[in-house]
Amino acid sequence: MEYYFGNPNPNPDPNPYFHPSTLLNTASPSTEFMLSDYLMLEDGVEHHQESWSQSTETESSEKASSSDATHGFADATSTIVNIKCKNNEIKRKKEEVSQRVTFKTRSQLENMDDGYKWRKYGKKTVKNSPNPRNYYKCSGEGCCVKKRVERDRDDSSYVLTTYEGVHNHESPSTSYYSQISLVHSGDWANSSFSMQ
DNA sequence: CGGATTTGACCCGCGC
DNA sequence: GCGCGGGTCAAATCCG
Repeated sequence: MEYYFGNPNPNPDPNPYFHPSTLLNTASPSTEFMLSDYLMLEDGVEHHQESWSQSTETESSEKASSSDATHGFADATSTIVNIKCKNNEIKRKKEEVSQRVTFKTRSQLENMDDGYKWRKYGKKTVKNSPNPRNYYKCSGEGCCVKKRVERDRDDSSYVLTTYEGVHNHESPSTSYYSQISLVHSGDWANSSFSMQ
């Protein structure tokens, strides 16, 4: 299993213990740039700090990205949330999401173990894609982090995982990640992780 | 038997 | 206003 990402920093923190989902385990604003540093777009072009802040500034950028099927990684920072009213009527409201990160992962497994416990709550077929999209919620108490998992429509050997929200708890199996080692090829933009 | 998964129905936003 | 597509709900079903 390999994690591909771009990293524009020529002198990255050589911390070998890392997993994409752990990036979301903090609400610190300073980590936003770090998050974006690890994003990799479908076309292979790295979109780091600039593209991240761009997508958070205006809603028009969200519309542009969501309507452009070839650039799904320039992801939106707003989402629809359900609000239950007194009469049990459920209203939906668009809310800003503080953290949303999409990872492109080469893996045969769609539902890889990222240390958190997820409960599947939906599955949808996606237009123009032969592969279904699965929806998961974190099972942690009071934790409303969600993730979407789908196979790349162009290359089904890749899995697209979108994490949304910030965990309000530690990973149930933090120690598990001590086994993840970083495989550094010398080119950070094309480095990969492997699970051991 | 309880928790997880499946899956059809439903809701809402958006474009036409 | 209508249809489409994405996201969520919840009852039914599965499984350990």
